[in-house]
Amino acid sequence: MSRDTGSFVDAMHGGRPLHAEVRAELTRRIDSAVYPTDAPLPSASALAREFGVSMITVKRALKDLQNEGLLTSRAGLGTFVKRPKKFVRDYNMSLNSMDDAQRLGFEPRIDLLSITMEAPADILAGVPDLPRDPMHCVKKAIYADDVPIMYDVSFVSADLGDAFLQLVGKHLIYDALTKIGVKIRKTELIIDATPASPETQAVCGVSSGYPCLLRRYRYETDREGLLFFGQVESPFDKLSCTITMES
Amino acid sequence: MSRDTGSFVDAMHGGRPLHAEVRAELTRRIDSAVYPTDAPLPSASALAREFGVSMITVKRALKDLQNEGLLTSRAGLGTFVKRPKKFVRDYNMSLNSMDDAQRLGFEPRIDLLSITMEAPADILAGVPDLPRDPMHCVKKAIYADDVPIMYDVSFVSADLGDAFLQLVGKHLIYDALTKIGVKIRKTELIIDATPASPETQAVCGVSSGYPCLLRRYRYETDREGLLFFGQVESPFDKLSCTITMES
DNA sequence: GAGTGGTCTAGACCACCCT
DNA sequence: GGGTGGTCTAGACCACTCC
Repeated sequence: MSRDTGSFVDAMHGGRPLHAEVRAELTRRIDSAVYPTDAPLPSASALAREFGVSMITVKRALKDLQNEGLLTSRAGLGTFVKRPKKFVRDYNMSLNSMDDAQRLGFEPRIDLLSITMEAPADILAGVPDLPRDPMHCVKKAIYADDVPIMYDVSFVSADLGDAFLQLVGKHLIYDALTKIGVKIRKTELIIDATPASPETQAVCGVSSGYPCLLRRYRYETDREGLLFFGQVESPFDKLSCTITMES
Repeated sequence: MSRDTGSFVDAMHGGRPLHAEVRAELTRRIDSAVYPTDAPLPSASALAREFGVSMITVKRALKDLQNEGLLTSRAGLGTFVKRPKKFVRDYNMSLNSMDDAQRLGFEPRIDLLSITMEAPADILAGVPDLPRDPMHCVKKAIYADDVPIMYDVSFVSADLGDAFLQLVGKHLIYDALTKIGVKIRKTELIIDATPASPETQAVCGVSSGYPCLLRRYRYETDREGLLFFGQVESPFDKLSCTITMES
């Protein structure tokens, strides 16, 4: 035991909450690799004994560290130090001829979740001026090295047939368009943070409130009447994006 | 009481956790304005009585809803429905001659927190290839309509004197540069989500784990050797940013 | 079967806010 | 003083995983 029980109790009385003290000590141990990456932490009850606090306080600290992206827990298995592995979405290259694998720095695997007719206004909450009539809606999960990193919902304005929708469902949009010889003329992005939606929670295995990067997009193409819009959500520790502007 | 006690207990036994049921019902009431904006919710003990669950379960649901940005609580006062008010940072205009008030759609008020010498590598965690030698570091809080919306840390490469650092501390960087006749030649951005840092928690009054938008920036100027870099953090419900690309 | 994390409860103390 | 949310505790049951 690296700190005696008394220090934690004393700390509570004069300052930060107990669970914050426990969290700080656990953070220190993770940063200094006392608990190495992918290794299981001692159990909650063992930590409670060690720190001289109740198990609930330890669990509160562990839960906060999960939301900070340092830990992940599985019932019946244990609590583990997360391996930090982050991908970058580079928008500077999004309009040139490189394929997505190169652009993203990894080979994505895409799971088509559904192709349905939905009213955008019902799905993309909080976005003003959306169509209230049903459109083709493609939902997919994107993986990198078998780790889920994006949950994507996209709407297609024109009916190019089921084969094209399947293509959209199995590729990133830029690739799908390239395959049918369509170019993107204009890209509008709104970038935002958000707590994980229920769908992202399910796809990416994160809990309610987990910080995620949200990108709402709108692609205009060089084919009359064909445009895409939608949104894609990524856990904060899985993806970031870069943009460069020169003047 | 809009649902009888039994329905919650039954729901627990056959599916979602109890606190998720409570959260869903509270969300419904907030969305349908049963609990209007800025109005206090019934107390945790009253809700516990109403739903027939323990107070801890209600508190767990309330805490989750705080992290989702729907509620805010103050000890001794109550729990309130948050007024949604969000600002947009438009990067498309960042290089033209409009002043920041117009660009942002609001008149910012800026609190200078500190001007110090710091090693960037010590402050901007997780960024590779940062100088390990101390540089001028300006920390500030930015408010819109008296609501804190950004916590900014910036480093200045050259020593232009204390008056200039004060200028940086009291204005957004673009404005500070304009005032001394310097133009930005190149802007590099990394946009990311993150749980609130301790500093952002303090400045913006959000709790640990609150989803925030993180923008790391690097500005090159037309004055030799003068560049800025740093990062700015905003609670997810206070700011988003937009970018448009044409090709 | 033993250990794990996830959940739930009852009961308690504190600091804070209002009147 | 009385109410509020924030915190902490002891104790319990469950589903899950591993042996």
